[in-house]
Amino acid sequence: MNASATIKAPFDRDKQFAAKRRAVILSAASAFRRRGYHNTSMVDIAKTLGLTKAALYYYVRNKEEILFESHLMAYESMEAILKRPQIGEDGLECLENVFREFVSLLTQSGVSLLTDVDSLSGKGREQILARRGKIERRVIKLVKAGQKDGSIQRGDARLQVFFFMGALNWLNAWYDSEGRLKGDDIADHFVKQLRSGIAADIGEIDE
Amino acid sequence: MNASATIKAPFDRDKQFAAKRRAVILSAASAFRRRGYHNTSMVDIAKTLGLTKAALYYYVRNKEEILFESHLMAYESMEAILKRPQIGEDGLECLENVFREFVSLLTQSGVSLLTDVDSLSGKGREQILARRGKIERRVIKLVKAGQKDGSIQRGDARLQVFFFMGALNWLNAWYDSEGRLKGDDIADHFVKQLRSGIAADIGEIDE
DNA sequence: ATAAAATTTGAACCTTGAGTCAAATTTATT
DNA sequence: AATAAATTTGACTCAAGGTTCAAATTTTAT
Repeated sequence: MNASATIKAPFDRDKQFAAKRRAVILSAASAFRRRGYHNTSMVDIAKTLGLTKAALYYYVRNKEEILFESHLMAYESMEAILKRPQIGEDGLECLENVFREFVSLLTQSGVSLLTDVDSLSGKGREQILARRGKIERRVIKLVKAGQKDGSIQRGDARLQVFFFMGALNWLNAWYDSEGRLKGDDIADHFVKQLRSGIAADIGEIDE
Repeated sequence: MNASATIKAPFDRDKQFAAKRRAVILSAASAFRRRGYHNTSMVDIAKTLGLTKAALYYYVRNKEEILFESHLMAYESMEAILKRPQIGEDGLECLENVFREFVSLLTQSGVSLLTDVDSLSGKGREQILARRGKIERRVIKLVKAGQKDGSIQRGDARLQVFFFMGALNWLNAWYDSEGRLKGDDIADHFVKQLRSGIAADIGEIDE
């Protein structure tokens, strides 16, 4: 083995490990999304990966950590979307773009948005709640910006956000990537319904 | 004791029993809604009622039956709402009325709309899924009627319904009857956002 | 080919919480 | 007051599933 391989080797190892760990979490998250955290056993998770239950503990401290990382993965993706420079004309358009990417994230990327925060405990729960709150606040901020620039109806921004974020969360429950509905079609539709639901009254001839 | 009392007595007993059973289920359902089915133990349920775990089994066959009845209770209420003769001008208005009552149901009546169908098994699960499907189809029918009479935008009615039913389901997760938001205000807002989200483009000057 | 490190496993352990039951207690009836 | 019926309980059993760990297996490096 040459020098560069000697140096790369441990790096690759870590990468392999990280990739496998990530696979465990993604696979588990998907099961959690479909069947729920408590209806998915460690054996279930292991089996779908062609492993045995005990092997999971090589990648993960315990089951709760998987749930924690599942949550985190989704929220980090959402934060990444929110952080991207928004290129919309006005607040409404920015919001639309973000929302479209949220929908795509859930329908295309394999990332699962979970709701079971109560199965987390202690510090982990706090952290996840904090993340969720942060995202919520960012989206609310977007809406408020839209209200200010006149593209979004005035009113309780929090309620407006809860309404369409509900649609997003519910999407997780019924969306089936094998189903007849294509992710992009859902995104198109949802964005349109989001838009007309909160767009300012005047000048919205979109169809 | 007179004759009428002799006759009434067992009836009252049954009523008492039914009332207590109902209290068990409502209380448990509320806990399920907030913390989740699996994060709520029979001891938890018993304690909030000032009972002991064993006493619950006098009213209920097992924990799953409580979950089943919780689901059923919500869906029966919703069906009742859907069955009421709709008095709206057009499809959109009918839908608005129904949706308003759905929101009120969840925020005012103590009825909880649960999502954890996967913790049910066998025949019970089928039954609940069937009920949910029935309700879904009825709401879709309402939307299609609205599309036909021109009050609602044409498009995939199922997607339209999923969107705002998502808002309804999500409501359950965050709504807190002790919070600052009053149920009626939420209903008003949600109905408005539902409406503008799907109303036909022309002639909708509502504000 | 051999040694070392990484990965996986079988077999156990352990905790939690659902469910049971005979006995105790409370409530209603005569 | 005595009896019967309804209701509640404490103490127990039991199963499910998460977790541990020493040993086996596989992979990588020399």
